[in-house]
Amino acid sequence: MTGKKYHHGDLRAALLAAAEAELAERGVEGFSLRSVAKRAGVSHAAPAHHFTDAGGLLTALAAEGFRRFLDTQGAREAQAAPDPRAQLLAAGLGYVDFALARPALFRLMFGSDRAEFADPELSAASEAAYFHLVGQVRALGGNDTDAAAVWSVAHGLADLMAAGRLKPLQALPPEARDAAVAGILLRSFPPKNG
Amino acid sequence: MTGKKYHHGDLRAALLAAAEAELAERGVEGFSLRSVAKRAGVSHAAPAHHFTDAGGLLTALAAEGFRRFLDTQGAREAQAAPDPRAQLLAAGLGYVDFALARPALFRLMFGSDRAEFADPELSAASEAAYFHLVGQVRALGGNDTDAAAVWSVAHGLADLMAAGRLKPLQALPPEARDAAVAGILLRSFPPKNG
DNA sequence: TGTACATCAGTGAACGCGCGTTCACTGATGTAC
DNA sequence: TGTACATCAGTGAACGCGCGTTCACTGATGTAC
Repeated sequence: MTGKKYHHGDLRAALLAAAEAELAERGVEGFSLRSVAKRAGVSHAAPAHHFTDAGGLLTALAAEGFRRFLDTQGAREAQAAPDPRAQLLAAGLGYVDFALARPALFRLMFGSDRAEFADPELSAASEAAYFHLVGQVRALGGNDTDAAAVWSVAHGLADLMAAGRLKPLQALPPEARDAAVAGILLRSFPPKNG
Repeated sequence: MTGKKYHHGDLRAALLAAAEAELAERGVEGFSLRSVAKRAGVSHAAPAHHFTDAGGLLTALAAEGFRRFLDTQGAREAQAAPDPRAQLLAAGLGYVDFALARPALFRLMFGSDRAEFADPELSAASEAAYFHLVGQVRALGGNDTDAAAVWSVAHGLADLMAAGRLKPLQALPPEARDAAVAGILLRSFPPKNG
């Protein structure tokens, strides 16, 4: 921070960060462009130079969310054994990590109509996440139903935990929680071949 | 309908119905008390006699939602074999039925902060749904982890399908869809005893 | 190196809108006698 | 059965608020010469 300058430097990125913070504090429902601008320390008319409206900002934020979503899975994958089974399991744990770390963003990505999924950037980011999962399931010899099964458990766990509805699971210490989540995920994996 | 009367008769129920329709049309995010009143054909100040505010109306609607949620599961259970395994499977199918039939209400119940879960009526209705599931899992010899596993798949399937993200599954004709959903649900069931 | 000018990011006042809330009211219903 | 009155559901005008949007502006940056 170099103090107050008339030109911000990277207002677009600052607005995205402010939008995420607003989302976390007030939820998708209370989100407004004016309060995002205020949080970013900028006049309420400034965002118009970077986003056409609140929907555009939320769409960009959701797209960034999907990219970070993949990053979070990647972080788990990097620590796991290289075989396809361990990699898919790691991705599932990363799926849950992300939802717990950024529940409001997760909800924007999966449970809101305010982001415009027809937007090319967002649909590309969202599809990349989907294809990553499908690719991993295929590597395990699974088909589309297997992919739907794995996605559903991971998503259900993530969504319920992000909403605080699986308290007993969340109350566990991190390693025990990971173990329980892993056990639940594994049930839906495609049957072992060989 | 007996035409326009000054006193409505059952405005409370009419407001709940209007609120559900508004929810379906405009989403949780665009929901307002004034438009609910308008839809119910009543002045915008009338709801105050029945609900303290929009949150109160949404809370009552969510509670009613949880009761209908159990009814939907019950409808499936009534058509299934009486053994615990078939009953739990039926409940899972009903879970998905409900989310597909009333996606906006489902989202209010599971993905929104606008309903007040501290409300005794809502928390009772929500816990009844939870205990129903846990009871079924116990009847199958399952423990808390088994319940979390079953709940997660059912919820993940329901949430993703309600959001239109499992299009291939939804594109199937009803019986094939049920079979696919059942196959996915069964993976997370507690292991057969005996 | 210095000046002139085009470009563009950000400002702040103004607007109209839908919202929730309040309030004095009015019409209908039920009950006491 | 009939009248008086209390109760309460619903009305509609008024209010203040935060919102998104518009617009003439101003300050900073970069580029041409």
